[in-house]
Amino acid sequence: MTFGAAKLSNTSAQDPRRTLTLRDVSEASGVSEMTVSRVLRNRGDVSEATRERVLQAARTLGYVPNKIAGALASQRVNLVGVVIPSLSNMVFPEVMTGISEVLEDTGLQPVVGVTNYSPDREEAVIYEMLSWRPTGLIVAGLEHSEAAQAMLAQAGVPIVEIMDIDGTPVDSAVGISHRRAGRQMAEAIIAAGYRRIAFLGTQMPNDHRARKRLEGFEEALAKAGLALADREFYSGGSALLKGREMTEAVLARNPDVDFLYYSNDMIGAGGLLYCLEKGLDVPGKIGLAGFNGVELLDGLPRRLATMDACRLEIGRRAAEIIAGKPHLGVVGGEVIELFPTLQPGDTIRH
Amino acid sequence: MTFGAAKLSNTSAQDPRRTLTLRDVSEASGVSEMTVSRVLRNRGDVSEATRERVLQAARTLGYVPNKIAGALASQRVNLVGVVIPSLSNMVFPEVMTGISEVLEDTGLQPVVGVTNYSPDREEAVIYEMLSWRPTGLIVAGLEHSEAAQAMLAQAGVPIVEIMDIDGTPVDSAVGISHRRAGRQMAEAIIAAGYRRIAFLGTQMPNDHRARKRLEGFEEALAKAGLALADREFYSGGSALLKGREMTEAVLARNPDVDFLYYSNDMIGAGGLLYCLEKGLDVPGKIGLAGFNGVELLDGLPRRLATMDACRLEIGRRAAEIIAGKPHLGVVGGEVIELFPTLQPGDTIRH
DNA sequence: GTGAAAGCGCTAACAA
DNA sequence: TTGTTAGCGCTTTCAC
Repeated sequence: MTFGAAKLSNTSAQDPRRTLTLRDVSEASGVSEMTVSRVLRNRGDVSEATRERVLQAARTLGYVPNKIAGALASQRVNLVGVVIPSLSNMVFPEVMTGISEVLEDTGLQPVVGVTNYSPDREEAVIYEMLSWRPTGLIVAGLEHSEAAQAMLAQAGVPIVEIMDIDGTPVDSAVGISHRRAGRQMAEAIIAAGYRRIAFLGTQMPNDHRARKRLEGFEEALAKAGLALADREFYSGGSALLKGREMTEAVLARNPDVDFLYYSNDMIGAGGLLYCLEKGLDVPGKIGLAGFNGVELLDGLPRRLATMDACRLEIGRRAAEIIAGKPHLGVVGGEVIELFPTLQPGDTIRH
Repeated sequence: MTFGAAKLSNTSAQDPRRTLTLRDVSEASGVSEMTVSRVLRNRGDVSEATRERVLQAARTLGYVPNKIAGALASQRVNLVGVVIPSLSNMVFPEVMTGISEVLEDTGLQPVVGVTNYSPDREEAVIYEMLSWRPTGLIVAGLEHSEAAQAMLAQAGVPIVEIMDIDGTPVDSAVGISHRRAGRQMAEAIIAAGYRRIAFLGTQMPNDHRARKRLEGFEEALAKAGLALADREFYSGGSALLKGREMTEAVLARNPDVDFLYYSNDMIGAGGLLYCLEKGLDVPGKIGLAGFNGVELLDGLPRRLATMDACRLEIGRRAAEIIAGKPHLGVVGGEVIELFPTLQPGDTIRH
């Protein structure tokens, strides 16, 4: 079978159901495939006349270019993989917003993969994404399975690990120090005069950022000669409701606790609602603080103390790193540390 | 240049930075590319001995297959596009969970695209997705630009429009009738004896589902000889806070209103918190209801009346349709209507 | 059980 | 400005 014959077997007469190819547009417009390709990509000089003819034909046929073939031929893929643990809490959607904002004008498209805080899922998602040879990869966190670590290191494209900078990135990193964030909150709490402090958080061994915040928090307590008065963990279910339940449990067990430090704003909000309902004196008798600075807090009866995790900015900076590295590949990664601001709100006395 | 020479120019000695190919694994293991490919895909019979050698070589090199080339050659792509308007509210993440659950065991991977309720963005995202020739496409809503509609109809892969069934799908659809949902809520409110009813919602001309709920709601009011006593819209910002503000505005303008119907649970929750703070008699003097059945409501001081939008189930069924259609292509679409349950909670009197 | 050849639909590079 | 040629890295098909 000759080349020509093979190509001929590809005409639209053969199978009306198959998707259109460049060749169909070429035949319909009477212009070579190459020129059609040029028109459709706005590349190179094409006369206005041919340009019009081609666009007309493409539009009439309803042609949608095959990016698979294009990517293989050009060795370029306009995709940026984003690997995150969850969409359910409010934090990652905002990171995505930052990423999308920056990528919007670059022709790059974010592609999201969710790991549910499972290292195995993460490994699988990273493998899957790299197999599409994206322009870059944004991955939440610095902790990965050994195999995942190896794949990232070998990938040959910019990798940006986000959210956290307490550790060693494979390539670039953009985030905050959660250990420091925990420390700062503890210092603020201690400075406000609270002494019998409890921690309430998620039971997620793979949420390394929450873990680091707690470590930093306890570190600062220890430095002041204090230790956690109590700790309570949960997993699954409505965070707001869990916040209530945990708070109730801690206060029942330990009525003289004077501060509740929550690993995130959602359970903190639940705790706050509970305390207000019980008529507790907040922040006089008992103080509360969360983490993330989620928008939701604006609508609560009282402003929960929190720390802004710089989510939007993290997304933006990460995307900028990917978008800004044409094909350098070799350049060493950069580490960008952002600094969250402590928002004392109305639940820490001053 | 001969074919052989061309291939030789591709050896790893050439450029240590380029990503690995099948050929590298072939050379490292001393087995033909074809057999390597078979091993890596678990296809066809391969002797245990060669199998081991190949896997060993692949692992050592850190080879990640190039799916672009694979997809082009096999005309198969294990991707399912999911086009949704937003990640910020709680509704779409749950749909994604349903989709992921079902696709997990099928080898198919969801790829998310976000439109921010913009028809133009939607058109662009659909175009982009189709250009990767996915196995199927899941799109939120039945309303699309003419061009988008045409692309979907031409796509040649199963298309599932989700969330809504009040309209004509391009192919398949899974969702609820928002018009009916609005009607049902109105009927329940009227039956409970409320008469001076206000609507509070988002100002989003492209949120067709919210619009349809309101239409159904007003339709049922009209049938009972009633009309909306007031209406208030917002856009942007913290939904919880907006819910408060809108509620305050409505009550200031119209103190004798006895029911507040919100277009979503988040603003409804804000309104509920406001009413409780003001010491209003809920549900005696004033009733409230939202829409969606979000988990967050579980943690509120009182249960807001709502309607479950069947989000998880919608995601599951949509994914099943895609996963269940091998390559039929031609078969007509199916329409699956789900029926939300009204949860009266504690904010409608009975 | 294994390998060789052909080509998926596009684009880079060069020729005209 | 336009066209021709040679692949991109894999899988299909068929031969051994």
